Amino acid sequence: MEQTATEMTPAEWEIMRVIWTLGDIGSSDVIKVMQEKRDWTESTVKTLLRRLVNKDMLTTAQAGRKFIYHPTIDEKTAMEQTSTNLFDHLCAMKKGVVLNNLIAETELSQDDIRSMQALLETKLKTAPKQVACDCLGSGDADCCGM
Amino acid sequence: MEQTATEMTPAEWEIMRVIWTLGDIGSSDVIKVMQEKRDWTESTVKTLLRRLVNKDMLTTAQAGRKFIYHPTIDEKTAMEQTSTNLFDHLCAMKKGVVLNNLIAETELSQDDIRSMQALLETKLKTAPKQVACDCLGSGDADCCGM
DNA sequence: ATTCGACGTTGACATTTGTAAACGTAGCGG
DNA sequence: CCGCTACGTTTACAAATGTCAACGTCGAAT
Repeated sequence: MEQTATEMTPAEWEIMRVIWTLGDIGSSDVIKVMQEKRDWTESTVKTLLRRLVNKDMLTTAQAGRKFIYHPTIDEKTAMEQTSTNLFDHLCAMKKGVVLNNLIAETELSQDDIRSMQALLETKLKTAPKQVACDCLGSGDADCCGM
Repeated sequence: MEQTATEMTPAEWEIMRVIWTLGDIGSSDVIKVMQEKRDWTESTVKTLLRRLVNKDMLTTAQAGRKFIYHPTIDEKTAMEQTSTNLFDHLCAMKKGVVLNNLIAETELSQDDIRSMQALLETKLKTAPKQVACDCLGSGDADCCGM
């Protein structure tokens, strides 16, 4: 039973980010951070932690009388699952443009860029002239008014 | 008052995709398509259309006794808003890796790829060695266990 | 041992979302 | 002219989400 990050709500994501960043951590610390960051009450954070445990996104380890929360999925994987999931619901024909847009507005390191360049070099060799639209089940190629 | 695609729910997105693809269209056609595609009832589709109109994502034009629905935002813009919104909530340091992943699994046309290559070429000139993590407000650079 | 506080547990409640039935009405076909 | 039908409008309702307050309890400090 793989847990998928796609079932996390936005509020839950914020909690996860804190835990991913700070590493295994007790509820009180999460609460502290969240109160500064979003000024949620203690209760709110506790509820979200509980729901994340129910969704198997976090496991708890008893440490004396408290819990230490531990992510069951790492941040990169979660991010990839979520972004992939989003793209899966976009018009295939327009994904390229959207990706271009993302690349343009995202700050990237030199290494990131070089990876992409290498990857694109390879992909270009087998790339189609055009990607067909898949908006409707029917493979109606030029349905979209691009 | 700009409408933002980010407030559309998944179900509403599906309706929008149909309308974007088929162009201005009456409810009966949307219903027909959705019944094949997702086997929603007539009522369900009508509810979603109404909600989209309330959210100003669609406008209606009276055509005799029916309505013709017209998107107030185009698909590409909506897709860009949504993907950008997602990325805005990811760890800055890891966005590059996630983007690489997306590029790898997305089918791209030759033109898409060439655009990216040109863009990356330019970005590389001013790219930083490394992108700092922004998970917590504090600019704690190497918080993430990458 | 008594009390106070830090923790986890329960219960709550307003909204939003997914899904849909029922209702009202203006034309169309007969 | 009349009922049927295609459309839009209302109402419904369970589940998911965002937000909290109140409660019970184990330990630590006094």
